Amino acid sequence: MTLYADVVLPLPIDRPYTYLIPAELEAGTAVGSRVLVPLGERQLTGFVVGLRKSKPRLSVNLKPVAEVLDERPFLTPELLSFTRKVSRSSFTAWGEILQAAAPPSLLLRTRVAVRLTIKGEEALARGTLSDEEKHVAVLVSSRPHSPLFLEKKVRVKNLPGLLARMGKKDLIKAEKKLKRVSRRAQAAPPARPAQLELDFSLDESLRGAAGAILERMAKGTFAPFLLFGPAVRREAVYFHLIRRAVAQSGRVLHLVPEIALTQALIQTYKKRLGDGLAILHSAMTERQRELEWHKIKDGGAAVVVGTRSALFAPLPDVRLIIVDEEQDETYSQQEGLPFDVRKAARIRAEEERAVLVLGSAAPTVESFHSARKGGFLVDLGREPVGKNALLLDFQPTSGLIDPRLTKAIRARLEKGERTILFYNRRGYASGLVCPRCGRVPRCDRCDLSQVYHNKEGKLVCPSCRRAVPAVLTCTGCGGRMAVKPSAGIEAVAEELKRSFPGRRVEVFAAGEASRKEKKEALLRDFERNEIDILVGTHALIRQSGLSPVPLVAVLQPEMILQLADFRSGQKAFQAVAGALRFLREGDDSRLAVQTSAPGHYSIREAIRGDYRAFFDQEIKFRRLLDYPPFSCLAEVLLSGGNLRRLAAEARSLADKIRQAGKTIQVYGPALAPVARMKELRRVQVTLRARRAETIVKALARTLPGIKSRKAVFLFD
DNA sequence: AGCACGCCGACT
DNA sequence: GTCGGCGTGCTC
Repeated sequence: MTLYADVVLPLPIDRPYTYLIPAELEAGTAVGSRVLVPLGERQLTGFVVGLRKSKPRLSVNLKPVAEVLDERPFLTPELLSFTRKVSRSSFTAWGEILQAAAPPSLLLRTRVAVRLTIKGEEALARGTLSDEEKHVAVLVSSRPHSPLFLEKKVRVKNLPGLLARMGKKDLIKAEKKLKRVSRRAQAAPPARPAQLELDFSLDESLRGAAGAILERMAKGTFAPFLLFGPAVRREAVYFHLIRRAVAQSGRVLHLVPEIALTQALIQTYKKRLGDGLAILHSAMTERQRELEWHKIKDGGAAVVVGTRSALFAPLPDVRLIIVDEEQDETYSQQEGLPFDVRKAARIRAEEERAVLVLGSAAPTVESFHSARKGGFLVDLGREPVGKNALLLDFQPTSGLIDPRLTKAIRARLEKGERTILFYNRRGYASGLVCPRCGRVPRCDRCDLSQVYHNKEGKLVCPSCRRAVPAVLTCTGCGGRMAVKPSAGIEAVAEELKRSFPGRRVEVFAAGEASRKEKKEALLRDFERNEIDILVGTHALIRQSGLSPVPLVAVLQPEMILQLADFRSGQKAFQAVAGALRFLREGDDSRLAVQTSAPGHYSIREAIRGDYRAFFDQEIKFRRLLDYPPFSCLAEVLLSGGNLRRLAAEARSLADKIRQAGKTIQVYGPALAPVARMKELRRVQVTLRARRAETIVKALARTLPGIKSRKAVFLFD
């Protein structure tokens, strides 16, 4: 009897395709295996999600599986079920989620290489080709190239069309080659995590906090926790929990927002766990990722530390999942796959019957609320910080820096001490403006007003970060462009240089000019005491490895409150609270906050270091305006090249949901806050309902009809 | 996602 | 008339 396999492919097609399994492959095919299958003209790697004995009712002829790539299933039933649920909840095709779960080198697919034919060579020599054809012919004359490579080199509107035409004329030939990866080494010695004698001591109060979590871990059922407290205490608890988990030969998944911020923790883990530690993050090479992946799958890792995608690590016997710094934005949104790591981690923990621990000193309002309500908040207490704060009520008019702050910096400099300042606006000024016609230069790809960088004479797009030379003559009326008075970080730095001549002031900002080496040089110089004052944007907050200084200043954090985002209060709080990490311990240390909104609770409580007080205010505001966690908000983001089509689709989506009834409020469609990103137009529809489930159901019904790229961000 | 097909305006 | 742009639909 013939056997059939339901195969999910790593494409935005959210249903399995059925292939017949040749008799000789039958024994080796299992649910969870990778298979090489034909799809149209190409071959690619899919995942077997089901086996069946009967043919599905289909008019098409089924194609056979070309090859089974695994001897034992690549994905466990738990991982299959987990990824399917993540796919459902994030409205992303299952295959795309599965793709994220596998090292790229283990997903084979045919690659096309374009080669010049004899006829093409002759035509090139005779010069009978059109300019475009010639360009392609020249490029592939030395050796074959992929269409992707040609796309970058040849500036034609429709390259695939051009290639097809050239193919028809026999000028070029497209060859398909299967990119092979060396077959995996046979039966690696069943690695065992070393018998670990972890010695993590814990003081009495933390022991109590850890006790509740340990109790649930012992039960072997799912339980969530929110570990609320400073990083040092959280880590002490993590170590303690890990020791227990490992002692019971369980394994631990520890997610962090960014691997660079975690070096100290990784070193500690390495010391204690040695080979039993595996690391996964996107900056690793394919080969490194593959090696770590195999080690994890073979049971050689007791603990996996990694970023977002590490959540899909094929770790067996997961007993504990930690999501540290749970408030971090990299968890909720990202260019790649739009899924919420906290929610996905919960799903995996449920699936594996593991304990989930979210950790933060300043959690999201939603997490704190639900933890308190659900009785799974574990409070580790807080470090007293407020007493050393300096609040400067300041309106930037002529200058950008309050004289009192200048004085404080001077006092430190005289003692040979350094200062770190945060100011979250890049560039020299917010931009250029023509005083005559009011024209503001905009990025021609993203349509956002560009930030002016005085030093380099460049205009930079705040979204795509593309820099173009600044034209100081108005393109509209020919008038002379003026610098808009509202200032960016470069202006702050210049004012500091004027105030402290002879001192070294440096700017640390993300993007354009600051390449990796430059950043590292900057941080190194700072460590060597060669920089007196370091001014950074939000990008610096995410940087690690700076030794704390006695004076840290945050300038105008209230700018964040202007954001059209219901979380702006929380973001402002985090901007101030995050700066504390750079403050040296000690009585003479100061956190200075210069703000024109000193009375706003986000800023006031952040200065006092009182998250609970902030939360009490913020939750009132959320309740009053019916924002999450009191309602569920969803942002549906559609993107594509054609704004008209996008708008039409967004409108039809909005209409369909409106028609479904009044339980969901529909706002929009409207242009997304970043309306253009790298040639992609972005339109969004915002939904609000009492319960998340209502929105999820409505979207599950309506979203499959939308052809554009879509991403859903759910807040509840 | 790729890729083929089929429809329209505009140039050899 | 063909070329070349673009929207539509399909892939087991």
